[in-house]
Amino acid sequence: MTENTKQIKSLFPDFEPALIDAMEEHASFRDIPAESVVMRTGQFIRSTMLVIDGLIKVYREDEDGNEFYMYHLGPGQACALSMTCLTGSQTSQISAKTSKDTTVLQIPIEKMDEWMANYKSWYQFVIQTYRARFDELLQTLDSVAFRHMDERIEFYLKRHCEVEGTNTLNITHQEIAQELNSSREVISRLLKKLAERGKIVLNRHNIEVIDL
Amino acid sequence: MTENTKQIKSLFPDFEPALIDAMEEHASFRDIPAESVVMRTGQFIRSTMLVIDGLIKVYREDEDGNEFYMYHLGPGQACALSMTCLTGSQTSQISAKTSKDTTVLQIPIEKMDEWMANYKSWYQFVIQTYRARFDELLQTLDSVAFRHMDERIEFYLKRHCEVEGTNTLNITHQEIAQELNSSREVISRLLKKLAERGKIVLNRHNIEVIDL
DNA sequence: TCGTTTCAGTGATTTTTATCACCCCGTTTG
DNA sequence: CAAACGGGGTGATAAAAATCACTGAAACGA
Repeated sequence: MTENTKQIKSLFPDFEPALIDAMEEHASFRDIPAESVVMRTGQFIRSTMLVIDGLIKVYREDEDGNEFYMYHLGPGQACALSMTCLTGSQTSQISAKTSKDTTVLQIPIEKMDEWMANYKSWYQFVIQTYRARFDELLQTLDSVAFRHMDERIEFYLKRHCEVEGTNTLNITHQEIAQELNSSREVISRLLKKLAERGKIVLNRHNIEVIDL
Repeated sequence: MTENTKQIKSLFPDFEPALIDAMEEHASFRDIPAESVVMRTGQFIRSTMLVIDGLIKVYREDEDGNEFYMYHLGPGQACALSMTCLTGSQTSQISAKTSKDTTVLQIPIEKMDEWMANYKSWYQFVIQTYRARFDELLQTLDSVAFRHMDERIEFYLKRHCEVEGTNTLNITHQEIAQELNSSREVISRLLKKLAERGKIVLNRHNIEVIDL
């Protein structure tokens, strides 16, 4: 068993052996440095990507270049949108960027249909991925639709801690403002209030989450 | 050929004959009066529904009972979420209500997997449905994330005109406020501004859209 | 080491949105 | 017919968020 096979098996324990064989043959690993844009709105989708290691941030961009954070993809996860392009002629409606150095497994879009039909475990994975992304998007929608900025910041911090597996976030106020489509001053002031209430501790270049 | 078969064929021209036969056998038509709640957050999903005639409004509800409009399902469309419940044990994350008297074709959730595997046209329909709903949700997200209330109202009116196939919307300010999670006064004032700019005409109980 | 840049704090002001209070006007209902 | 009710208009005020202008402190490159 190759090193690659082992890695796939441990991240995707439900994949059947024949599927893993097919992956060995047709999919390719790719290392991507942190902060690389891996997908941009309007770009054609030619392959789907499973995250093996690292972290990918998925966000929406408007015409003026504003960004809006949607969700993260961690190891074992995949982008749902790249799986719904039957023909490969559709363009992406979202943008994505690596948050860390990341390794992905790239699968040519032509294999999608074939594998869906032939490998039950792949079919289940795709359906489950759809649902998971949709649910996450609904969470994001909720926070922006129903909540004020202070609560949205808390939600944002909570999510980031979960996804990065740490309570110390290395992130600037400016970045948060950008991802929530707000302004730095607003974020700074609200973070200060959170700090006053003992929920976080503010340091230069990082935020310690105490209790949210 | 039965009347039902004809109707399915005309709305879903890509469905293969064998699939339509299977539908005749296992799916059932159901008439639902206007303003009925057909799905509620937290409810178990036991069937998926294709809209044959009428209109269904899909929205998100928060803990306090606030609503937030997501999109409409018209004839030939289906809810994506109800298609991703592999086991039938998952609960709905959204709510849905008929906007008009509506006829749906109900498909037992157990048939989903079987048909996905056996009928290519069903598989394609599901994938395409998934993508369409995701895209619409992204549109909704955009407007709330990037736009002010005046633009959001315009977007809301535009969408409603498209989906209802008319330029005269029978809708109260209160309803718009609810669907955009705002308040009646705010909506009234902004609508007035739109009317002053000649984009709409306000009448009691309806809004005529002139140019958006 | 010095200038420059990046990050963050903060006051002042404006814009946007929400909330409150109360109005009028049709329609429905008893 | 009178009262009750729902839809809608509007002023005053408050709260939330955005914008502007400026500050200082750390970090960094030359």
